[in-house]
Amino acid sequence: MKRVQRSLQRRPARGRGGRDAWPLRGSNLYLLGPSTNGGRKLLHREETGTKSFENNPYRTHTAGELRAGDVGERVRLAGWVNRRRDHGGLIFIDLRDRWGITQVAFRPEEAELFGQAEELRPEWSVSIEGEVARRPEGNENPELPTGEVEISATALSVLNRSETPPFEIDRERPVDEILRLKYRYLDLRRKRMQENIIFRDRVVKHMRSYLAERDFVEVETPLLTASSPEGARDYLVPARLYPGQFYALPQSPQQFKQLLMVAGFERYFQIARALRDEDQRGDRQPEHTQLDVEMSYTTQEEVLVLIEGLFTEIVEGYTEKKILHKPFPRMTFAEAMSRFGTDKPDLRFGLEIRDVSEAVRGSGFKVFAGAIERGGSVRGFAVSGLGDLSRREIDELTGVASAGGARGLAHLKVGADALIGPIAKFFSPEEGDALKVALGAQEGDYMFFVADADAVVFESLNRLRLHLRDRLGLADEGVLALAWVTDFPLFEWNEDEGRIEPMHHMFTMPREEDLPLLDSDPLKVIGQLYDLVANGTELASGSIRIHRPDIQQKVFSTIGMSEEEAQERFGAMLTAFRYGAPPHGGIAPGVDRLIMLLKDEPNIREVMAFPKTQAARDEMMDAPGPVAEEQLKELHIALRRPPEGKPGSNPASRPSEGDNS
RNA sequence: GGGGGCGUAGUUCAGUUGGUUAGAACGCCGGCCUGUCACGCCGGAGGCCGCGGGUUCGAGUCCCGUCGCUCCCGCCA
Repeated sequence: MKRVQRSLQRRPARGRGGRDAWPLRGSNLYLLGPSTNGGRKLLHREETGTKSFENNPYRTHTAGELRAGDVGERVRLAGWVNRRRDHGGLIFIDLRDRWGITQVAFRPEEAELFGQAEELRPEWSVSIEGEVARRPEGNENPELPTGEVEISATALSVLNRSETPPFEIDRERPVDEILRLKYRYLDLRRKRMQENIIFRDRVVKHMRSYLAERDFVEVETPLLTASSPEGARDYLVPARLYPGQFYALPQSPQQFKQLLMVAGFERYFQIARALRDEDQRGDRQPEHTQLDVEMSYTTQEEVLVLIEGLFTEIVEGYTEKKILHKPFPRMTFAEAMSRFGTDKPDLRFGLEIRDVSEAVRGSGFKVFAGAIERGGSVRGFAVSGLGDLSRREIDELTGVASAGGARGLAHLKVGADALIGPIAKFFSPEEGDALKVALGAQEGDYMFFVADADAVVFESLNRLRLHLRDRLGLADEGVLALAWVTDFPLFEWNEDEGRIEPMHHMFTMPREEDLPLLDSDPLKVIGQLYDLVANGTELASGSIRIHRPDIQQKVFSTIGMSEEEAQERFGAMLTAFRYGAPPHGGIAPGVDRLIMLLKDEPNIREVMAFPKTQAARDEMMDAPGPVAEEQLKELHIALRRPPEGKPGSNPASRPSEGDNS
């Protein structure tokens, strides 16, 4: 459903008295402000908006709205010179603003104006007055929504010249990342970024209105809060008034949103920033945004239905993408693992994993039999369309699988009357048939197997599956396979530290029927946990929370946390739960990842206005950087070692300063 | 912390087996051009070949180190 956006405050022209371009009738620069804007509505990008800027000295219309029906009107447009085409006796300017591009024509009859136009260069900020004219027959530009008309210029005001930009704004070509980030305000002028950021705004607005219609309350929670030792590394902020102590920036508003349930708001949401001091990835930044949602007296079913409705509206209302299955399929964690080897499966294609342990248990192939004996399994899938793989290609696929921990990748090709491959000799005709049946393999298919501990088998086959997806082009980009994965184990075994820890977080409610297992076999306990996945990406994660102190206590003791420690770390929440905390639960969809997925962007930077580099630097603001000794002193901080580098220690960003190592 | 790729004009890139004057396109500057819309044509400027060291008669090219960007693993919802 496409919805008309609520009125958005038009940014007022700043009061720069003497610099206004035109002494126009009705123009009153000084009165312009939020209170005087006429409730202009900004519509969905494909729509053109209303046609008046009352009392605006710079423009009467946007550069995206003029049509043949406006011919004859005297208008004024403001924006940037996108391109200039100078024919000597006739000059065309493409004027660009946020809403579009309109061609302006300058004719030599007005010599002074024409001379001005000859000076114009890309990215100059201008205001142009003229008459809307129909373009001569045959000169319409069907590429532009405004292509039937042009502005026959009568006046030009250069508001600000521009230096030659470090890269071309109006050209879709790759530019060095550091240059883009250093001049982010120019990068953001480009069409792709404008579209992404505005699209993001639309989606977030829709989230807000969707939840508002359902009586959710938007509440802000603190950025300065307490460090949470679990999970990711915190960003810390020294506390001036408490020498040696620190605030932490929130990894998520988790505890606050639960406390808001105790507080009785019943339905809460927030477009919340989450900060984590961990290494970057293509889909990870130090700060990201999530739609944080929490409800009281709710159930898993209610949360799923709520979010499914929201995502369906977003995808169908704002994109051309098709949702593969409605309602979204649901599968348990166990099912997702056994069918796809991952808890975030890409459901757009097959290559489903099958367990063939039984079929090969007695075979003479020691690698298979041995893995089963050691408590592991043999699993695999069949692939069509690979033709005949060279040795090198097999090695490549083996490399993919071994990245998941597998020590090898067994393969068999299904021939006309026998299996082909180095390990074919180990299997009797009956065993071979059983394998083909188990994997549903046809003649000409390859069958791939990994034999190892289950975790290794799953991880390796998952990687292989995704690799083949990309290699064979199995997944349709125009399709979103949204699905729910539920029933995650409450705990997982941490191999490194040799202890049990929560899969999600320690406030997750076990399934009622599993409560007895908390004592006997905690790793078997299933939590009321759920993830929303799409095309192999996790889009949201949530749970029903524990609201009873006795269960909470049991969970703490299961993970080996003493009562004292729990009290120390979660005292406020545990105390709060003693005051009639309602059953509650929620979810937190990641906004950046959603936008990436909907816009087919390969990197999270493309959907954020001001992202950081992979090394977590802000190239534009030159952060982080050292601070004055005075500031450190106030914060009671003495550095263990002198700061490395200076602001701009990155030579690429400060070429004039050269190397300062 | 580890691994891969990359770093040459403002930008995107090419650059042979190590060879003498480092190229192209776009952009920029100047000139011409009245229907272009990636306008066209003519001319021009523009290079610490990321930085440091080494091998060599000679290094953009080979070697070592270093810095930066990026992708991946670890880490991280």
